Amino acid sequence: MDDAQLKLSNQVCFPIYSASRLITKAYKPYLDEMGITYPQYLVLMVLWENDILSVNQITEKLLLNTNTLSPLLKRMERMQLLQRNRSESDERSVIVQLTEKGKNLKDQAKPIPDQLIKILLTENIKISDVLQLKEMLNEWIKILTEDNKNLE
Amino acid sequence: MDDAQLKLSNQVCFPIYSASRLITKAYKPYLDEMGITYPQYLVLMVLWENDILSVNQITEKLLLNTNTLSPLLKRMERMQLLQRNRSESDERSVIVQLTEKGKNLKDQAKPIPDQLIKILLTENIKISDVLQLKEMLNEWIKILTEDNKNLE
DNA sequence: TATATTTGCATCGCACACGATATAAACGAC
DNA sequence: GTCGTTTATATCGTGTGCGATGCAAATATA
Repeated sequence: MDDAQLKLSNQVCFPIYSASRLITKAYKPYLDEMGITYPQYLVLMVLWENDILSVNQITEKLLLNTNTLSPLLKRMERMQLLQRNRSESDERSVIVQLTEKGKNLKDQAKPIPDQLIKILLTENIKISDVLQLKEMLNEWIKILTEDNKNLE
Repeated sequence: MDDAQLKLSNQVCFPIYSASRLITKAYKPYLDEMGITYPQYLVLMVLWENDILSVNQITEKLLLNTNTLSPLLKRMERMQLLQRNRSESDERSVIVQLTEKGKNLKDQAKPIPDQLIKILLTENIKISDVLQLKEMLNEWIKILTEDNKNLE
């Protein structure tokens, strides 16, 4: 394996790391208007799709652990965006559901994907390229989450 | 713009966010052996390439601000991986250079890119795909960092 | 040359991420 | 049914990221 190939991982992992931070920053002005952060926006999105979810179901959809989500959901409860209640059928589970305030943010958030796409689609980058990139990333996510399961 | 396109940003931004976290996690077992984190590894890499850099030069290479790098570099100084000294020609600048310990980690780090590439290259993902993805991400990084400059 | 502005770095506060650990409820094997 | 194990969530400590702000050195300007 030559030097170029040896450095390939650096050449792609660092751009993913940087792009991730910069894209989160690109969301910020829009999310600031709603008083939320990008991870909180992700939580809202899965709850807009599914009215009621357990904490565990949210961890599976966002690939985040409870030690990240528990405090995050608590903050969102303090902001009155959602409610957390113990499940009656299984006292270990916590059921999360949006408040009216949380539901209403959906309308305000509607233009955001369009704004972001305007930033990310350029003369050099077509929709087909973005779709291909999406496929690759999802393949990697599959590999990397399966790796984790093997370790457990 | 139809619904599919409206959701395109979500379909690509979230995978970038998740892949970034999972890739950092994939580095972890290798970096743990060296007692460093992924951002610290990035700092070491730019210092292995350039023996002496100011804090400002590191911020430009890693696209991180001083409010992130200052504490990070301080931790690395405590770990005796590098030294921080005020520049004599410009007292505002802080010059960063590796200690022997920091330089010696380069050998230990050599196998890491190979290990990562083994994880990321599959039957579905070829080197040419990875290179194309790299180009797209760098294009976005260019756009998103230029956006920032315009705002300032 | 005195003053205003810019530059380079640092500190503070807050919000993630995540490994390690704790705890209570549910489940399983006997 | 009792006890060990698993499951769902939470807490703690550490390390980023980053907006806001502070400060001193360097530079620009009147």
